[in-house]
Amino acid sequence: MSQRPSIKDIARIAGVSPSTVSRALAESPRVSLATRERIRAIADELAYTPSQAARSLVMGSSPIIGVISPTLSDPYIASVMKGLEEASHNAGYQRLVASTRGDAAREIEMVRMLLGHNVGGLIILSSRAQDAYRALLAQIDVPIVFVNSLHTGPRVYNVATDNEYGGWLATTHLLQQGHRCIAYLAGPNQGRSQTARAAGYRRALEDAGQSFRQRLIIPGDGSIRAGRKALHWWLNQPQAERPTAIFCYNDLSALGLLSEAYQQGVSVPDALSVMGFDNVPVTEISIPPLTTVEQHTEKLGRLAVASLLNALADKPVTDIFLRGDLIVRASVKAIS
Amino acid sequence: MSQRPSIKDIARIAGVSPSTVSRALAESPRVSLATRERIRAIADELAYTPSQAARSLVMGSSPIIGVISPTLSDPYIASVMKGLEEASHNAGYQRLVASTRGDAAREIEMVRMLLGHNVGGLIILSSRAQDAYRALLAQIDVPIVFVNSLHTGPRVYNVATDNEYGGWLATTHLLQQGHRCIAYLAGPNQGRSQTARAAGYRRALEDAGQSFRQRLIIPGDGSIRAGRKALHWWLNQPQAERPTAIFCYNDLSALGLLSEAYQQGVSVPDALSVMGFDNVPVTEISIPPLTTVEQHTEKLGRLAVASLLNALADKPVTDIFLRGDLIVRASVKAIS
DNA sequence: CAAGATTGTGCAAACGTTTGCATTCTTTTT
DNA sequence: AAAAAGAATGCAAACGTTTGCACAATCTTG
Repeated sequence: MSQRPSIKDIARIAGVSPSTVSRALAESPRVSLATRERIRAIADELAYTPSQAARSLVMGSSPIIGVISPTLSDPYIASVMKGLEEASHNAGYQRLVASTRGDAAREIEMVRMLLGHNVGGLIILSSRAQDAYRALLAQIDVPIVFVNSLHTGPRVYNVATDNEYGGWLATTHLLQQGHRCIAYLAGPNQGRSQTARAAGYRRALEDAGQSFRQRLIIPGDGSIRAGRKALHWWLNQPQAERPTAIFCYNDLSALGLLSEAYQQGVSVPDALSVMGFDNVPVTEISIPPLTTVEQHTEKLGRLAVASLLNALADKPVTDIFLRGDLIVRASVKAIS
Repeated sequence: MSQRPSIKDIARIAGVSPSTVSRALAESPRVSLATRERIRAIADELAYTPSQAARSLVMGSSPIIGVISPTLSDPYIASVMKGLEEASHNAGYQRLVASTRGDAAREIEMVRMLLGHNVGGLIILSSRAQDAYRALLAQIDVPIVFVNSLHTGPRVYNVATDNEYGGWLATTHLLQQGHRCIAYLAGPNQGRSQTARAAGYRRALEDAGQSFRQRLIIPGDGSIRAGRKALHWWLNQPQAERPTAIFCYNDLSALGLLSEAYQQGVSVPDALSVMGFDNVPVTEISIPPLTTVEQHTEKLGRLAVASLLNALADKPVTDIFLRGDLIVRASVKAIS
């Protein structure tokens, strides 16, 4: 009733040694089929669950993947998590999830803590960590997969959206729709994805023969509030210089922009076109439905797990870059 | 470089026994201040992290809270998770999170698996589990906190939104705004919160002297799609019998309804008033902004952890019921 | 100054597994 | 029929901690 049954209890009942039980439950061919089945029956009977602590202690690692993320409430993160959970569950792995609130120091602390739990590997989402941190990574002997962060090192792998391409794709779409004055609402400062999307935006402009204008970069941090503020930035631009379109770092800030536009009586897409990035689930219900770049977030999560498992199995692992797709909805209007 | 340092390594360097190291790091007054500091210095030097596996093995439990949730992508869940993470991190606990996809069998499987990890306690969100399951609960000797599920048993505690009250509050608001024909868009069938919100809806109607009409219950499951369908249900009602307001089980389906209404040219709130439940972050940016009942989700998460910790510390724990607040925005219109 | 109390430290067992090696028993081979 | 090989199982060590108990050294106390 109270104490969980151990391998010894099963051994006693079956009249064999603990080692035999261990081997039987591991389906080792070294133990006869008959005893194997008998032991399995007893184990089921007792509702035996192996002590992961003991197993982890002797094996030196546990069937747990450590996951580190800057936040848990962002829908983009939630979607990646969903992919992580699906793939890791199928592989018999659990996940220990830690949030850093964007604090690099805490990120290091979390890595330590997770290693203390003998995690088999680490998956780190949108790392904000600095160089000091790279030294630590070199010390770690479990494989690490970075999602949308781009790090290098021994046993360090990457799964990422090709953000530069995505930024280019979004901007190019706006150009093709006839927009000539396109602003970019930036994301969090140190983020790699932010830098890459901005670079894609710039390249698209230059491909089209336009020069990059710093004036058209609106500071932001990917939050709803940043989107709201961006609309006011737009309203404050002299009429003649107002961009006809804004490409937002992510959907969340694009949605904030949309909402504020509605409240301020600015019609989207008639007065202003808005482009997002991510294609999080809620974009489908925004008004107007948001044109955006699909980032295959769930897939990103599944692939991160797959890469980690391959690394654990000593299979070759290569960095993966996923290109997003344009999702055309109704927040961008063609102009002449 | 490769192998993590153990307590023995520290002992060797410090020239003391492993037991002393263990006690020193635990700040035991049984070891002199001098050695304590010396040992701590060496531990820092080596970047020592204790093996949770070993600790968990000998102590019989680990500083991990097992969390079970039907899904990870729902914003309501994400918000509860945020509260969980915050509170548990502050208390030095990690979280092992498992998702069930609403499958009761899998819920049991997950409980087993988490117990295998020696979790100190369990927090179970929106459990869909049945009676067969209650037998299992009685067997478990770690404390369990159910969030929005209502179970009873030894060492079983509840933290929940008072959904009946919330349903009553929402419906009463609609009645006060002059609505006389109010439909209810239901949530997932077996859910307790669904049942309770529906009961509150009914009580409010009866308080106002109206009779409950089964005809006005729209089947649903809390998804965006269910919201969309609900609008078509509404469109298909004979003009004279069309409800003037719909109270939705949750914000997600309310948002779906809003989106479909926009696409079908139905003006909210002019032609139809819509009420949500949860007050998830995105409701603030819906168009029109959604009137809803705030469910204090993050707080729910924090309180769940607090209850669990109290139970672990053998402090008295009582079930907690949180009443939501009405958030009046613009999706409900007064009619005469 | 002897006896007792106090302080600081070490020994060794225990937690529940896995696994290399040894052992026993049965079968095959020569 | 003896020797070798194979099959099934057991023994015991190891993983890295915590902790009750024993021990030694120092300090009080009468």
